[in-house]
Amino acid sequence: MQLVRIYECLCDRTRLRILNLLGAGPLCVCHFQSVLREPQVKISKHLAYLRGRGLVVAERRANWMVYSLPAKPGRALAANLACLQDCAAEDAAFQRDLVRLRRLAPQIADRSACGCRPARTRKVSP
Amino acid sequence: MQLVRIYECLCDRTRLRILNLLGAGPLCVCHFQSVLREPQVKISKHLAYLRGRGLVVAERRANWMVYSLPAKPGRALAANLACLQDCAAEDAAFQRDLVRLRRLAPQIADRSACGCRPARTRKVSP
DNA sequence: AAACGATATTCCCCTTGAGGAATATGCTTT
DNA sequence: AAAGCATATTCCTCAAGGGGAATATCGTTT
Repeated sequence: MQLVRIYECLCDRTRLRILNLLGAGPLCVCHFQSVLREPQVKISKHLAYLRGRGLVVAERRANWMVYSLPAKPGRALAANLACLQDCAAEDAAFQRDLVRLRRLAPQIADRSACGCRPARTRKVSP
Repeated sequence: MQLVRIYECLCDRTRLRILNLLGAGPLCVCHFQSVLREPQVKISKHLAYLRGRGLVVAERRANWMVYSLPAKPGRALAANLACLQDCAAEDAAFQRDLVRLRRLAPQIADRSACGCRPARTRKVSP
């Protein structure tokens, strides 16, 4: 019954917002901080929680940690993430987050860096 | 964000099993007790929890309380119940419950009574 | 190597909720 | 009205987890 484990991840507002944003692609912690407007500890702890249960994977990029949804999620997880996307589509709060994300990080498309400090991240080794 | 409220209902194993059974139709408390093999307090409290959040509705039938899924659930709830059905279909534990339910209560189809004590419930006023 | 920036972890307090024993409630039968 | 059955509620204890301040970690810059 790992289903329960999944639902436990989904029963917190902040985590739902995080997952909603990740539906648009990988993001680093500073993105979450500015889009969600929540303190760093809070974001970081919720990401650790999600990571510990496999709802999210993390990868280091120099100083930054880039989080994303798992590449090949299990069926139960995939189904629930899809369901969440559905529900989020009709919820103003979730949509506001997405709008703010697009404004703050239009460069997300190029996956090469987190984009928080473009001038510096260019130095990351290829 | 009533979505969180829904997920809070889904992050307990017993409640998931209850909702799974209700997917097959209305049931009374004694059904849950014998199918899930859990003590009465536990069942009753989880039903109260679900009821308090609108995941379930209840109706008195003489001595018995008959629980069922809401007739017209909101979109978010409907989506998640459907998702749960999907996930439960591949889970042995959920399926075992359904098998046990069919064995213990083949009379569920006639909605007239809970069926636990057919001889007595016949006296319920029309 | 020292300073710095981004993120993680620890410690503390507080609320929620799960489990169970005992008890209460509501209907029904006699 | 008294007894009986199905179900709900109360009281208690305990563990999980959220929020925040302070601090630690890890990679980078100078």
